Amino acid sequence: MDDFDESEAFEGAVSLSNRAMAARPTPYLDGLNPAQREAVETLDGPVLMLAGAGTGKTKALTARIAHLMVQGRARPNEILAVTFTNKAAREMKGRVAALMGETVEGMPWLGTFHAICVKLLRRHAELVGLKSNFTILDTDDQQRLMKQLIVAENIDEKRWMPRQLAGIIDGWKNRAWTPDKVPASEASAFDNRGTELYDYYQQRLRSLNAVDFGDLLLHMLTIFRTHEDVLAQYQRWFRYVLVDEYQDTNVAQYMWLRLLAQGHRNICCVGDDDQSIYGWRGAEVGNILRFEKDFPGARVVRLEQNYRSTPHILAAAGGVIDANEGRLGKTLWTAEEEGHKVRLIGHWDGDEEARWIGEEIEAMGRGTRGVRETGLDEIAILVRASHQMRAFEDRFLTIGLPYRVIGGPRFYERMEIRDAMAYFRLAVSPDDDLAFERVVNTPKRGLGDKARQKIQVTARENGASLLDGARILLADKGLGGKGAAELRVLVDAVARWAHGARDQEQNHVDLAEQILEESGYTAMWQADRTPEAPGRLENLKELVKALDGFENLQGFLEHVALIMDNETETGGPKVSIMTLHAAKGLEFPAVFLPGWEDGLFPSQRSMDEQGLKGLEEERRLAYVGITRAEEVATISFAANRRVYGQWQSALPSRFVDELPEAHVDVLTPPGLYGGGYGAAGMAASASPQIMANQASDLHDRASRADVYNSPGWRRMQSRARSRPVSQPRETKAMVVDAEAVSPHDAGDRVFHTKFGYGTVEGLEGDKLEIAFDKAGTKKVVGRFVVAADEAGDVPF
DNA sequence: CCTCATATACTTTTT
DNA sequence: GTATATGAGG
Repeated sequence: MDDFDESEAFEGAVSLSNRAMAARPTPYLDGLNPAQREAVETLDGPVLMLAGAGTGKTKALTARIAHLMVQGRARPNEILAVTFTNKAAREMKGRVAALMGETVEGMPWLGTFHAICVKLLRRHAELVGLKSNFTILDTDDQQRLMKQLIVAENIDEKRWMPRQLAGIIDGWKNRAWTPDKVPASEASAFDNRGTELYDYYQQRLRSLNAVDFGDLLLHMLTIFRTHEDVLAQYQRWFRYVLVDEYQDTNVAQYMWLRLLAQGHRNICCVGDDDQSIYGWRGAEVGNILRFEKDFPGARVVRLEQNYRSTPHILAAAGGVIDANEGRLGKTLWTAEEEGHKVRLIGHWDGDEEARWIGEEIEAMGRGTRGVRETGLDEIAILVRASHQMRAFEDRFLTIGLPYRVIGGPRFYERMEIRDAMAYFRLAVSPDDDLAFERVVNTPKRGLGDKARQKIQVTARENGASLLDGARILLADKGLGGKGAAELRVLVDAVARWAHGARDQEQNHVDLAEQILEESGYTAMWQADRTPEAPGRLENLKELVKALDGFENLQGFLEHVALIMDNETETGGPKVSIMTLHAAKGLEFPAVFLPGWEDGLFPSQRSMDEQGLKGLEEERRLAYVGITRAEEVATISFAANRRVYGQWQSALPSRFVDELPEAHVDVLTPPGLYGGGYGAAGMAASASPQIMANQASDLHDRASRADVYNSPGWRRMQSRARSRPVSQPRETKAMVVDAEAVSPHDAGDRVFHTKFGYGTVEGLEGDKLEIAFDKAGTKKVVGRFVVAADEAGDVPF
């Protein structure tokens, strides 16, 4: 517990004047531009660093930290530096260490809001009725708790209620509302019982000695507000406060910061209002817009020189974001002069879009795109919603293009990992009722609802934990049959494990293995014949391996509660596929931005629910997307897309119209989109060779395709608007049919995108009966199939 | 108590 | 189109 070492430092704080203040070299200032330098050297008073995308904000932030230390303004442990993600915190730590050399010990107060709050709350837990060893619930635990509450309160209704309630309560916590502070205007929430349930939920958490993520901040806020002495202590201790990604702070975080910085006002917030994309989870752009009012006399420094992207990319991004109102205003510029324009292309449908991008990536890899040879690691596809990834995964799998999906379910969120962790939790703290509940019947022990209810009742009657409740129930012979015997085994096993966990001699990795073995959990997955079972066993092995790096199980659990990331990078270079949200903070030489269609992006839901506010956030998302690109950005849209299994046609995104014409290359030949479907069909069915030749001659095509923003373009849009939904699909089929794809006969070896390789068994009109090697015998429309030996390069 | 069929509903995501 | 939850039936 390094935080308790720190507490000594609190008492023994050395006065700064005693320390040598001799001038020390400041090499970290050398590489800074004037704006960065100003942001670094303005140490006193509030500073707002408005750092546009790619303007070297982390550089400035880390240099500032180094400067504070070198100038003797603060020791490493007197600087509070908050980030949102562990990744950002890690990077900053690494960079500060690099700047300062190895002589400086780590910065204990550089971390995420949550990690820092955990440290603080462990010290002061009793002030909010918790014990300092409280557990931190994640979303899953949280929702199961909600569900219990809802059942207990007899609110049935729809089944997403737990999630909804969790969402509402989270929202309140983000706004720093404790149950008694929830305003009357919110009373209607959850059938007028929202506040009441919130209160129950908090009581329940307290009785479990647990907190959720929102509580970490909220409890600290409560402590600061009710215990002036505690607040004063930290106000004195944290001489300088730095905040990264300030535009993402919610109200609770903002208040927390303001309380801590109130005294000396040495607070430096870094952010970019144009990159605020987390409004939906409570972030308040208002925090950054209001900064100068909140901290009068604040110095505002704008970092506008961009070191990442070409001028065209910056101009295109700028053109889009310009349409937003209420910005603080920044104009990115670069010293670079060369570069590609942002490329824009329309496609027939989502599949064609994926196919085109796949080919484009392959061509880039060969350097045949008028672009330098681009490796797969340098390419990213950024989508608005994760379901869009699927089309790319499907396509890349069939053409054998290596890719990696970033984001998605994280390692520690997987079911098997969470189950295993629950067992570990039980070993470390046998009273952890949530953990007990999770694993009591996993693997199946014949302990169903009834048995679990009995355990619950017994536990409650005796004021004991569930585990003890189970013990009592067994002793009273209140349970019979198979379940009783199994429960006996489990209860005894937990006792054994708990003993092992307390035993200093016992190796915790061995213990973990023993737990998984004796609980029957490993056996459960070994017996499982579903395709994901081997992967899950693999993950369990990974988990046990990860334990190696920790002192004991307790330490590991503590770590995992807050650090939910998953950095298992293996294999060669891969194209990255991720959401726009996940891409924030990253950069790639080549970026593809597919799916720029109204309704998808900007998302219809966002606009419906949030109105103009929602649209502006979507626009910022577009801005974030474009500014991820260093050299080439390619925006695309499709006229037709399958949404929830239903074909839908869509218009190009309004953001497409906002791209400044002068910085855009329109790759779509005249008439491809909306004008004549034939062109699309032809392109789709043309041989790969022809496609590649056509496309590789970008300039030629672009100059011919000067339709962007022309009357024709607009006309195409309005025509697209009136087009019946079903029409395009038929047209495509007709065109492709007319192309007369090579016919297959019985006995032919063929390839199908979805079913793989197979042999034709018979013909039936335009359908083929095919015995697939893997997928069994199926009837398939002939044009969805190609001869097996062509399968490598036919675009399907 | 478990398995299967049916219904229903779907952004974005860190801690 | 898919995941998930609920209900009926084994």
